Amino acid sequence: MVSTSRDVARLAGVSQPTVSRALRGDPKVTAETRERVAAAALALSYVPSQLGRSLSTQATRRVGIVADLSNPLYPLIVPPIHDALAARGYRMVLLAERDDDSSGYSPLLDRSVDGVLLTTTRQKSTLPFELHQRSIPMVMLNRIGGIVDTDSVVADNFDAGLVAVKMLIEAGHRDIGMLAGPTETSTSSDREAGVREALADADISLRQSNVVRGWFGHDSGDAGMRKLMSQEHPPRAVICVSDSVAIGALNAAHDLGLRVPQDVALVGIDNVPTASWSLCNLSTVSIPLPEMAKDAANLLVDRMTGKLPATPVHHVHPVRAVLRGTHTLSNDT
Amino acid sequence: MVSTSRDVARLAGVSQPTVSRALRGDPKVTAETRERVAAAALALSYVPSQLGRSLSTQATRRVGIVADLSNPLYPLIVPPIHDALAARGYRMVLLAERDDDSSGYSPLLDRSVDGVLLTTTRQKSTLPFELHQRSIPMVMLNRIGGIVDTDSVVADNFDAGLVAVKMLIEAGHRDIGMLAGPTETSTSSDREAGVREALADADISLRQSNVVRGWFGHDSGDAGMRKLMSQEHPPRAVICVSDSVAIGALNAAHDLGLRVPQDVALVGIDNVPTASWSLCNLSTVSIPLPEMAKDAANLLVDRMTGKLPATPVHHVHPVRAVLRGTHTLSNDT
DNA sequence: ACCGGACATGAATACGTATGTAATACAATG
DNA sequence: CATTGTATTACATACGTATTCATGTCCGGT
Repeated sequence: MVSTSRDVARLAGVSQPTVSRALRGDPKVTAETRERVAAAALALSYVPSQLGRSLSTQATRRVGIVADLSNPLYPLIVPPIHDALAARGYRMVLLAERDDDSSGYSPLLDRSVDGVLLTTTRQKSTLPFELHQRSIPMVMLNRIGGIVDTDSVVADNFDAGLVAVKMLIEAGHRDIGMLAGPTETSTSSDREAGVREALADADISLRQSNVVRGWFGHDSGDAGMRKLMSQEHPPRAVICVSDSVAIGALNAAHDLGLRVPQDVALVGIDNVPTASWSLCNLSTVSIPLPEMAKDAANLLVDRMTGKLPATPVHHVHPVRAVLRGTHTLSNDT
Repeated sequence: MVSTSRDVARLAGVSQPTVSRALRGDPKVTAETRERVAAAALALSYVPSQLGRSLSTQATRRVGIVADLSNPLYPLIVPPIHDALAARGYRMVLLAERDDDSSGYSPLLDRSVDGVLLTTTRQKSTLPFELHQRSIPMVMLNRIGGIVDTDSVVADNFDAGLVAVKMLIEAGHRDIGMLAGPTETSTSSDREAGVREALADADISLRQSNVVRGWFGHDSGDAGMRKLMSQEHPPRAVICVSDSVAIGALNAAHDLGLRVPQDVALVGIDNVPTASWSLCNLSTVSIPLPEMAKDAANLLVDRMTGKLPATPVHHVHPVRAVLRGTHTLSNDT
């Protein structure tokens, strides 16, 4: 039913190794032989087994991606990774985020991938250590964490916090609240640190009651906004840890009959496509995720092919303000 | 650096096959031996090579997913597939949609997956035939197409078209336009056929100028809506081939200063999460994509494990109207 | 005490490909 | 014509695991 290189060899009247060499374009094979082999392969619709090939070469040309499938940013990250890897001859194996039960990560450790791209590392994760122990190349994208120091590609999340605050202050806001994210991720805690520093620099105090902590998603923003706005003196401006949270907050505001930005201003971080919809028109801080994803994929391939120095490489991508309609009354920006 | 079953065998003082048996829980191994092997494996932090295992068993326990990464529905489909497969001991390999250059699909044909889940099949695609030729199990999800008859899981897209029209007619609309999708996909053409039949049944004519054809995405809805509305007598209601198109249209309407549904009504198809946002509040027809995805994944595993009859199985999932705020003035539904 | 059987383990081999080495054929050179 | 070198192909083997078969051991029954 399925044909092997041996079948092709028999049909072409050559040996199995010759088939291997001929199909891989080895110059040591006569053009005439190569043609005969190619014809036989075509006749049997032969496709080399990746399994046999991988076992023999000790390389799979496959990369594992650890991603949180429920993360709204994930559709932004995956396509660039896929394309960048494909362009360099690698394939992508997607793994869902799981708790730190290391047995769940066995697909990454059983030699079925040549390298790993981590997109949702928590600070306390042990996975990076296990990969390091087996000297499996890895790159951390977006978030960093774990014990070992490895290649990473992140945005300047601290600066993102600074920029978000600056946008609001320049629009005249001083009564500011925050829909914060989980402290166990570097993205969230770095952004929050930036926000707090910028507020402190401007002598603006951030009341504890004006900080609601949640996750990165839409629901979290919706619920957090309702909680913030139910206070006696709700803040007049809210910085959100992500665009998804901001858009959730935007919907909550709409439900509550609050006008944005007249009644309450909103600023997100990420600049996802949805933020640019005229229905949202969300002022935000751009995180260049597709570029970062591409960068990380190429970095990983470079690392796997030994094109990098032994010491880890760290790329920090710059962020920038995206001024739209939710942070200020004046449209003169 | 990396340890093999032979290394474990040497350390435990047994043979390599015994290691294989012991770690796989073969009852023919003494408890005492099993423990000695387990201890040795732990000491060497041994993880069995999936490569060697697959080559020996002639099974990878991996499934390939062919998906269009730019399709907005894709984030709805992938997580349920992943989880359903994981629950039955399979992993997921994601492949980007490519043109029908069959060489691009070699990852599906080179024995590196046990089965394939097709989510973006075009009518003319040759991939199903090639898979069939190699007797690689496959299931078509959402869309169907290709020459061969195989297992499939789809929604009742024709009925979705009927339901969408019925919603508008019951709200009193008779001046109806359509943002249609590509004719080369079964989802789009079935929905369109349903719409046309329902309109004909109600003696409503669909003017050619009131049909704008595009793709499934947001941009397509935005552009199509602008084109529709720029006519001298634009339709008072628009049926969109997908929610993404409808939401693009919604944004265009917002930009054009048109009120929805007072100036123009909109109905989508899919019921994506975004449609339920209060900013959108989109009336639509629910396509149970997550359930379909789970169904398809389980169907594929059943097929791979020989639990299905030889004849192809076809599942058609029902659709239902989701009445929200964009199809009618009255909120009494 | 001998034999048969149950059981645990080792030896051999298969899976499909790639590669290093040996062998063959042929051409060129003295 | 013999010899050396080169080009081409065949042979043997490695990769890591699972499985079939053969071997050996221990036990109980007669």
